[in-house]
Amino acid sequence: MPEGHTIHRAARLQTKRFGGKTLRVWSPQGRFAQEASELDGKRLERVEAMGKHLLYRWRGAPTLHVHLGLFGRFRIGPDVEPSPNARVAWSSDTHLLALSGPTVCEFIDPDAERELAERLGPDPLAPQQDDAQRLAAALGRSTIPIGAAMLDQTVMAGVGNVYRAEILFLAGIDPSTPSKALARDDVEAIWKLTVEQLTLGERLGRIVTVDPEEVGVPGPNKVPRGERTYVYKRAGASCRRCGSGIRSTELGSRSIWWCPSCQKRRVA
DNA sequence: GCTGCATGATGAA
DNA sequence: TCATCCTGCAGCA
Repeated sequence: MPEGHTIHRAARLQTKRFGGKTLRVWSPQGRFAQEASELDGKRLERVEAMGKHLLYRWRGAPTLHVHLGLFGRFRIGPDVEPSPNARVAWSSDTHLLALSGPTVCEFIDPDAERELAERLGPDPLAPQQDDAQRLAAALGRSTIPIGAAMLDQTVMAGVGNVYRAEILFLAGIDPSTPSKALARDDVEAIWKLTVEQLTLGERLGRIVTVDPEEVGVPGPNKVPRGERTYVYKRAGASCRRCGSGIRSTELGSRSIWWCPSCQKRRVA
Protein backbone atom coordinates (compact mmCIF):
# COMPACT_ATOMS: atom_id res chain seq x y z
CA MET A 1 0.00 0.00 0.00
CA PRO A 2 2.61 2.43 -1.09
CA GLU A 3 2.14 6.16 -0.87
CA GLY A 4 4.96 8.31 0.50
CA HIS A 5 4.13 7.58 4.13
CA THR A 6 4.64 3.84 3.53
CA ILE A 7 7.99 4.46 1.86
CA HIS A 8 9.37 6.74 4.54
CA ARG A 9 8.19 4.36 7.21
CA ALA A 10 9.87 1.48 5.40
CA ALA A 11 13.13 3.47 5.25
CA ARG A 12 12.96 4.21 8.95
CA LEU A 13 12.07 0.69 10.08
CA GLN A 14 14.40 -1.10 7.68
CA THR A 15 17.32 1.12 8.73
CA LYS A 16 16.56 0.20 12.31
CA ARG A 17 16.23 -3.49 11.53
CA PHE A 18 19.01 -4.01 8.97
CA GLY A 19 21.21 -0.89 9.10
CA GLY A 20 24.82 -1.63 10.04
CA LYS A 21 24.34 -5.35 9.45
CA THR A 22 26.08 -7.68 7.07
CA LEU A 23 23.45 -9.45 5.00
CA ARG A 24 23.02 -12.58 2.96
CA VAL A 25 21.35 -11.39 -0.26
CA TRP A 26 19.76 -13.44 -3.01
CA SER A 27 17.02 -13.34 -5.65
CA PRO A 28 14.42 -16.10 -5.22
CA GLN A 29 12.85 -15.14 -8.55
CA GLY A 30 16.20 -14.87 -10.34
CA ARG A 31 15.63 -11.56 -12.09
CA PHE A 32 17.94 -9.80 -9.66
CA ALA A 33 20.48 -12.60 -9.32
CA GLN A 34 23.47 -10.76 -10.77
CA GLU A 35 23.06 -7.71 -8.53
CA ALA A 36 22.14 -9.82 -5.52
CA SER A 37 25.43 -11.66 -5.79
CA GLU A 38 27.22 -8.28 -5.67
CA LEU A 39 25.37 -7.35 -2.50
CA ASP A 40 25.70 -10.71 -0.81
CA GLY A 41 27.92 -10.43 2.25
CA LYS A 42 27.95 -6.61 2.16
CA ARG A 43 26.91 -4.32 4.96
CA LEU A 44 23.79 -2.21 4.53
CA GLU A 45 24.52 1.21 6.00
CA ARG A 46 21.08 2.79 5.86
CA VAL A 47 17.89 3.21 3.86
CA GLU A 48 16.75 6.62 2.62
CA ALA A 49 13.38 7.73 1.21
CA MET A 50 12.74 10.36 -1.48
CA GLY A 51 9.07 10.75 -2.28
CA LYS A 52 8.00 7.21 -3.21
CA HIS A 53 11.58 6.08 -3.93
CA LEU A 54 13.88 4.09 -1.64
CA LEU A 55 17.67 4.24 -1.73
CA TYR A 56 19.74 1.55 -0.04
CA ARG A 57 23.31 2.57 0.85
CA TRP A 58 25.82 -0.26 1.12
CA ARG A 59 29.42 -0.34 2.17
CA GLY A 60 31.39 -1.31 -0.92
CA ALA A 61 28.46 -1.76 -3.33
CA PRO A 62 26.33 0.51 -5.54
CA THR A 63 23.19 2.18 -4.22
CA LEU A 64 20.08 0.09 -4.70
CA HIS A 65 17.05 2.00 -5.98
CA VAL A 66 13.60 0.54 -5.25
CA HIS A 67 10.18 1.82 -6.26
CA LEU A 68 7.24 -0.29 -5.16
CA GLY A 69 4.79 0.88 -7.83
CA LEU A 70 1.26 -0.27 -7.31
CA PHE A 71 1.98 -3.87 -6.33
CA GLY A 72 5.32 -3.91 -4.63
CA ARG A 73 5.49 -5.00 -1.03
CA PHE A 74 7.93 -5.99 1.65
CA ARG A 75 7.58 -8.89 3.98
CA ILE A 76 9.81 -8.66 7.00
CA GLY A 77 10.06 -10.87 10.02
CA PRO A 78 12.01 -13.46 11.94
CA ASP A 79 10.44 -16.32 10.02
CA VAL A 80 9.17 -14.97 6.74
CA GLU A 81 8.98 -17.33 3.77
CA PRO A 82 10.03 -15.36 0.69
CA SER A 83 7.51 -15.96 -2.06
CA PRO A 84 9.17 -17.77 -5.00
CA ASN A 85 8.74 -14.65 -7.10
CA ALA A 86 10.35 -12.31 -4.61
CA ARG A 87 12.70 -10.15 -6.68
CA VAL A 88 15.19 -9.90 -3.86
CA ALA A 89 15.49 -11.24 -0.34
CA TRP A 90 18.02 -10.77 2.40
CA SER A 91 18.62 -11.95 5.89
CA SER A 92 20.50 -10.81 8.95
CA ASP A 93 21.20 -13.18 11.81
CA THR A 94 17.68 -12.65 13.12
CA HIS A 95 15.40 -11.31 10.38
CA LEU A 96 14.49 -11.83 6.78
CA LEU A 97 13.19 -9.34 4.22
CA ALA A 98 11.52 -10.25 0.93
CA LEU A 99 10.59 -7.74 -1.76
CA SER A 100 8.02 -8.74 -4.37
CA GLY A 101 6.41 -6.90 -7.26
CA PRO A 102 8.48 -3.71 -7.38
CA THR A 103 8.28 -1.46 -10.42
CA VAL A 104 11.96 -0.60 -9.95
CA CYS A 105 14.71 -2.63 -8.31
CA GLU A 106 18.10 -1.69 -9.75
CA PHE A 107 21.48 -0.19 -9.03
CA ILE A 108 21.55 3.56 -9.53
CA ASP A 109 24.64 5.66 -10.19
CA PRO A 110 25.18 9.16 -8.77
CA ASP A 111 24.19 10.91 -12.00
CA ALA A 112 20.90 9.09 -12.30
CA GLU A 113 20.24 9.68 -8.63
CA ARG A 114 20.82 13.40 -9.04
CA GLU A 115 18.43 13.47 -11.99
CA LEU A 116 15.81 11.69 -9.92
CA ALA A 117 16.19 14.12 -7.02
CA GLU A 118 15.94 17.10 -9.35
CA ARG A 119 12.83 15.75 -11.01
CA LEU A 120 10.87 15.28 -7.80
CA GLY A 121 8.79 18.04 -6.26
CA PRO A 122 8.83 18.89 -2.54
CA ASP A 123 8.54 15.87 -0.24
CA PRO A 124 6.08 16.45 2.61
CA LEU A 125 8.06 14.00 4.74
CA ALA A 126 11.35 15.82 4.19
CA PRO A 127 10.17 19.42 4.53
CA GLN A 128 12.32 22.34 3.38
CA GLN A 129 11.92 26.05 3.95
CA ASP A 130 10.75 26.91 0.43
CA ASP A 131 8.36 24.01 -0.16
CA ALA A 132 5.17 26.08 -0.25
CA GLN A 133 6.77 28.50 -2.73
CA ARG A 134 7.95 25.66 -4.95
CA LEU A 135 4.48 24.12 -4.85
CA ALA A 136 2.80 27.44 -5.63
CA ALA A 137 5.16 27.96 -8.56
CA ALA A 138 4.52 24.48 -9.97
CA LEU A 139 0.75 24.84 -9.63
CA GLY A 140 0.88 28.31 -11.18
CA ARG A 141 2.54 26.82 -14.28
CA SER A 142 0.16 23.87 -14.42
CA THR A 143 -2.58 23.50 -16.99
CA ILE A 144 -4.34 20.58 -15.29
CA PRO A 145 -6.89 20.36 -12.45
CA ILE A 146 -5.54 20.24 -8.91
CA GLY A 147 -6.88 16.69 -8.50
CA ALA A 148 -4.58 15.53 -11.30
CA ALA A 149 -1.65 17.77 -10.35
CA MET A 150 -1.46 16.22 -6.90
CA LEU A 151 -0.57 12.86 -8.45
CA ASP A 152 2.27 14.42 -10.45
CA GLN A 153 5.45 13.59 -8.54
CA THR A 154 7.24 16.59 -10.04
CA VAL A 155 4.66 18.81 -8.32
CA MET A 156 4.70 17.02 -4.94
CA ALA A 157 6.60 13.83 -4.22
CA GLY A 158 4.79 11.22 -2.15
CA VAL A 159 1.06 11.84 -2.53
CA GLY A 160 -0.95 9.05 -4.15
CA ASN A 161 -4.56 8.32 -4.99
CA VAL A 162 -5.89 8.04 -1.43
CA TYR A 163 -4.23 11.13 -0.05
CA ARG A 164 -5.02 13.34 -3.04
CA ALA A 165 -8.74 12.73 -2.55
CA GLU A 166 -8.63 13.05 1.23
CA ILE A 167 -6.44 16.17 1.32
CA LEU A 168 -8.69 17.96 -1.17
CA PHE A 169 -11.66 17.06 1.01
CA LEU A 170 -9.92 18.42 4.11
CA ALA A 171 -8.97 21.56 2.20
CA GLY A 172 -12.54 22.00 0.93
CA ILE A 173 -11.39 22.23 -2.68
CA ASP A 174 -13.18 20.63 -5.64
CA PRO A 175 -10.70 18.37 -7.49
CA SER A 176 -11.65 19.83 -10.87
CA THR A 177 -10.45 23.30 -9.86
CA PRO A 178 -7.74 24.42 -12.30
CA SER A 179 -4.41 24.39 -10.44
CA LYS A 180 -3.78 27.94 -11.62
CA ALA A 181 -7.00 29.21 -10.09
CA LEU A 182 -5.91 28.36 -6.55
CA ALA A 183 -5.26 31.28 -4.25
CA ARG A 184 -2.06 31.41 -2.26
CA ASP A 185 -4.03 30.50 0.87
CA ASP A 186 -5.39 27.39 -0.83
CA VAL A 187 -1.91 26.26 -1.85
CA GLU A 188 -0.60 26.81 1.66
CA ALA A 189 -3.54 24.91 3.14
CA ILE A 190 -2.95 22.00 0.75
CA TRP A 191 0.73 21.85 1.66
CA LYS A 192 0.08 22.07 5.41
CA LEU A 193 -2.53 19.31 5.25
CA THR A 194 -0.26 17.16 3.10
CA VAL A 195 2.58 17.40 5.60
CA GLU A 196 0.23 16.72 8.52
CA GLN A 197 -1.52 13.78 6.92
CA LEU A 198 1.53 11.98 5.58
CA THR A 199 3.35 12.51 8.87
CA LEU A 200 0.45 10.92 10.70
CA GLY A 201 0.28 8.09 8.19
CA GLU A 202 4.01 7.44 8.53
CA ARG A 203 3.62 7.17 12.30
CA LEU A 204 0.52 4.97 12.19
CA GLY A 205 1.56 2.77 9.29
CA ARG A 206 -1.84 3.35 7.73
CA ILE A 207 -3.94 6.08 6.22
CA VAL A 208 -6.38 7.64 8.68
CA THR A 209 -7.62 11.06 7.64
CA VAL A 210 -10.87 11.29 9.62
CA ASP A 211 -10.86 13.22 12.86
CA PRO A 212 -11.14 10.58 15.62
CA GLU A 213 -13.64 12.76 17.47
CA GLU A 214 -16.01 12.62 14.53
CA VAL A 215 -16.29 8.86 14.84
CA GLY A 216 -16.22 8.90 18.63
CA VAL A 217 -12.90 7.25 19.35
CA PRO A 218 -9.98 8.53 21.45
CA GLY A 219 -7.26 8.52 18.79
CA PRO A 220 -6.45 7.94 15.13
CA ASN A 221 -5.16 4.46 15.87
CA LYS A 222 -8.62 3.52 17.19
CA VAL A 223 -10.59 4.51 14.09
CA PRO A 224 -12.27 1.34 12.81
CA ARG A 225 -11.52 -0.07 9.39
CA GLY A 226 -14.01 1.34 6.90
CA GLU A 227 -14.29 4.68 8.73
CA ARG A 228 -10.79 5.98 8.11
CA THR A 229 -11.43 8.14 5.07
CA TYR A 230 -13.90 10.91 4.25
CA VAL A 231 -14.31 10.30 0.54
CA TYR A 232 -11.90 7.67 -0.82
CA LYS A 233 -13.86 4.74 -2.27
CA ARG A 234 -17.10 6.03 -0.74
CA ALA A 235 -19.07 6.75 -3.94
CA GLY A 236 -22.78 7.10 -3.16
CA ALA A 237 -22.25 7.04 0.61
CA SER A 238 -23.15 10.05 2.74
CA CYS A 239 -20.53 12.65 3.52
CA ARG A 240 -19.46 12.23 7.14
CA ARG A 241 -19.68 16.00 7.61
CA CYS A 242 -22.72 17.17 5.67
CA GLY A 243 -24.59 14.06 4.54
CA SER A 244 -24.42 14.83 0.81
CA GLY A 245 -23.79 11.97 -1.58
CA ILE A 246 -20.10 11.39 -2.26
CA ARG A 247 -19.37 11.55 -5.96
CA SER A 248 -16.76 9.89 -8.10
CA THR A 249 -15.18 10.35 -11.50
CA GLU A 250 -11.93 9.74 -13.40
CA LEU A 251 -9.23 12.34 -12.99
CA GLY A 252 -5.62 11.89 -14.03
CA SER A 253 -6.61 8.41 -15.27
CA ARG A 254 -7.45 7.29 -11.74
CA SER A 255 -10.71 7.32 -9.80
CA ILE A 256 -11.29 10.20 -7.46
CA TRP A 257 -14.04 10.86 -4.95
CA TRP A 258 -15.32 14.13 -3.50
CA CYS A 259 -18.16 15.77 -1.61
CA PRO A 260 -19.97 18.22 -3.92
CA SER A 261 -21.07 20.35 -1.01
CA CYS A 262 -18.01 20.43 1.29
CA GLN A 263 -15.63 20.97 -1.63
CA LYS A 264 -15.95 24.16 -3.67
CA ARG A 265 -14.64 24.86 -7.11
CA ARG A 266 -12.37 27.91 -7.26
CA VAL A 267 -12.69 30.31 -10.17
CA ALA A 268 -9.78 32.11 -11.75
C1' DG B 1 -10.55 -22.20 -9.23
C1' DC B 2 -11.26 -17.88 -11.74
C1' DT B 3 -11.79 -12.82 -12.34
C1' DG B 4 -10.96 -8.24 -11.55
C1' DC B 5 -9.11 -4.89 -9.12
C1' DA B 6 -5.43 -2.10 -6.40
C1' DT B 7 -2.55 3.42 -2.17
C1' DG B 8 2.06 3.64 -9.54
C1' DA B 9 4.52 5.11 -13.46
C1' DT B 10 6.27 4.92 -18.20
C1' DG B 11 6.75 4.83 -23.12
C1' DA B 12 4.70 4.62 -27.64
C1' DA B 13 1.22 6.48 -30.73
C1' DT C 1 -4.96 8.37 -24.83
C1' DC C 2 -3.65 3.63 -24.58
C1' DA C 3 -0.85 -0.49 -23.55
C1' DT C 4 2.26 -2.31 -20.60
C1' DC C 5 4.78 -3.87 -16.49
C1' DC C 6 4.45 -5.90 -11.86
C1' DT C 7 1.81 -9.35 -7.66
C1' DG C 8 -1.65 -10.64 -4.22
C1' DC C 9 -5.99 -11.21 -2.67
C1' DA C 10 -11.19 -10.30 -2.14
C1' DG C 11 -15.11 -11.81 -4.01
C1' DC C 12 -17.37 -14.94 -6.41
C1' DA C 13 -18.73 -19.64 -8.33
